[in-house]
Amino acid sequence: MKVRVRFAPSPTGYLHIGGARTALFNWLYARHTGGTFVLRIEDTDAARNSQEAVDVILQGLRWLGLEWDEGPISGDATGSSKGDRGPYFQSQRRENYQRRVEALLSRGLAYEHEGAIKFKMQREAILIPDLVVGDVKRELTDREAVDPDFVIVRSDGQPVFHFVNVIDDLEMGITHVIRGEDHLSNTAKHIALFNAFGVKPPHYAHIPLILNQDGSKMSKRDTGASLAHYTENGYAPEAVLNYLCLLGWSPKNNREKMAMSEVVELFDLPQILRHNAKFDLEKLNWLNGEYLRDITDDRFRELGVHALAKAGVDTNKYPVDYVKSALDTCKGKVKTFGELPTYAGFYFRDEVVYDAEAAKKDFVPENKPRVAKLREAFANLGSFDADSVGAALAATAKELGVKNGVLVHPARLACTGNISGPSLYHLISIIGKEKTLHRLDAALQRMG
RNA sequence: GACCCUAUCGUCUAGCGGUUAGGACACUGCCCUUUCACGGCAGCGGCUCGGGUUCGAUUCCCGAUAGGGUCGCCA
Repeated sequence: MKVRVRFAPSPTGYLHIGGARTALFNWLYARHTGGTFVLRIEDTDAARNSQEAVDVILQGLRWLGLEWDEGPISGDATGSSKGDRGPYFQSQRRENYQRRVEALLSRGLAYEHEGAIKFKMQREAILIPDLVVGDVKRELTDREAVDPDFVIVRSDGQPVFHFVNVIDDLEMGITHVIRGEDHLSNTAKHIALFNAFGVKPPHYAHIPLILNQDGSKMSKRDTGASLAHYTENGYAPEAVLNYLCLLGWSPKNNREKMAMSEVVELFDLPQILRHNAKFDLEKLNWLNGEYLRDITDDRFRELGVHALAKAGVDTNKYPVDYVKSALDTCKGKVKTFGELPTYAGFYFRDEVVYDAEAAKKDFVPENKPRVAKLREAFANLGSFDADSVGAALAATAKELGVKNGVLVHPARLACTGNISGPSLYHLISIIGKEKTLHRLDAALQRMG
């Protein structure tokens, strides 16, 4: 039987990072088994539904590269879709639910109660076979012991999640339900529903949750909980995806950075971890840096310009070649594009903003004659390429009887305002002689 | 309150009865170097506790504790 999995988010206006990982695991399993990855939108809660909210999910998945084989093409619930088991929006599947409710009603498996319709739940414990957790025997809670039946259709006629979710999985032929562990306890209800329809329940695989660094649940207000945080702060999708793979799953051979094709090959349900994982932004940043080092120069420039623009740094005022060269000196240096405005801002500003502490240390009278000498050397330079600049600095240092670093530090501070940054020789060569001399002069003035 | 899941360095993890408990991020030191980053080397740091089972438990069982989840006319 061909594997059919699904990611069934509800359009809440953002894509939770945990949801993104659930989608990823489903996608991986589909690709690993040659199965089908279905995207279904659970928009039963009309109150907080909008096409924009659906688009957020669609865009997020596309950004990650998690293409679905069946599902909506746009956020329009009435729009077209791909796949022959649609509609893929629950809001368009009302008749199905209605028919199923009636079937239950007519067979006495459900009954009306205060305007709502309740499902007659069995009173015994239910065994939940789970591919990740193992067999789980779900006993009734004290409340359920009093009344195990649950509402499947509200008094306003709206069917509830537990019901529509099962009906859709059933009708869409879903073979494996891979979802967050927060659904584990309720799976008993789902299994009972499948049984009521005389259908064998799908295989279940409940994956652990992603928690905050302090162990609390990641909620919308936590920074980093939304995928948008990564799309907007210049992360590379492949890095985010790679990091997500490593939360709750392991290739078991000490690999960290791996291509998706490799993960697809290795990924399987039984080896998914059973305990929750805390989200470690530092490690994601590291991985992102690894990917940023490998992406093409063009892509780096593209993302870099975007990140700078977002920070209010308009690169359009500068020649294309200048921007290109400037960004090239940053590649392999920054871990995330969020660092770029600070790292490379000096390229795109007239005034240099000095790091106060460094200025105190480097802009001292003792350095004045040295920097003055360096300025002179630069001024006399015919060719202003990086090699010439470096040679001039080295020659000056030698003449002065000091190590290169003695000149490098104040020069860097003068030209960039920072104590670290791109290769000094290259950056000086890029901003050009005029600006360099100007900045050295400004620094000289501050040395007393 | 009841039910369910979980428990290896700070974090992500390898381990599946006998290991000097391995790797990665972070952190510290050194080397390389025009700064930083990268890279290289070294270091710091862990099996929640208590009972069993066993010749022997991080590993198996039970309990406790802790964390997470669920018990809705939310999804």
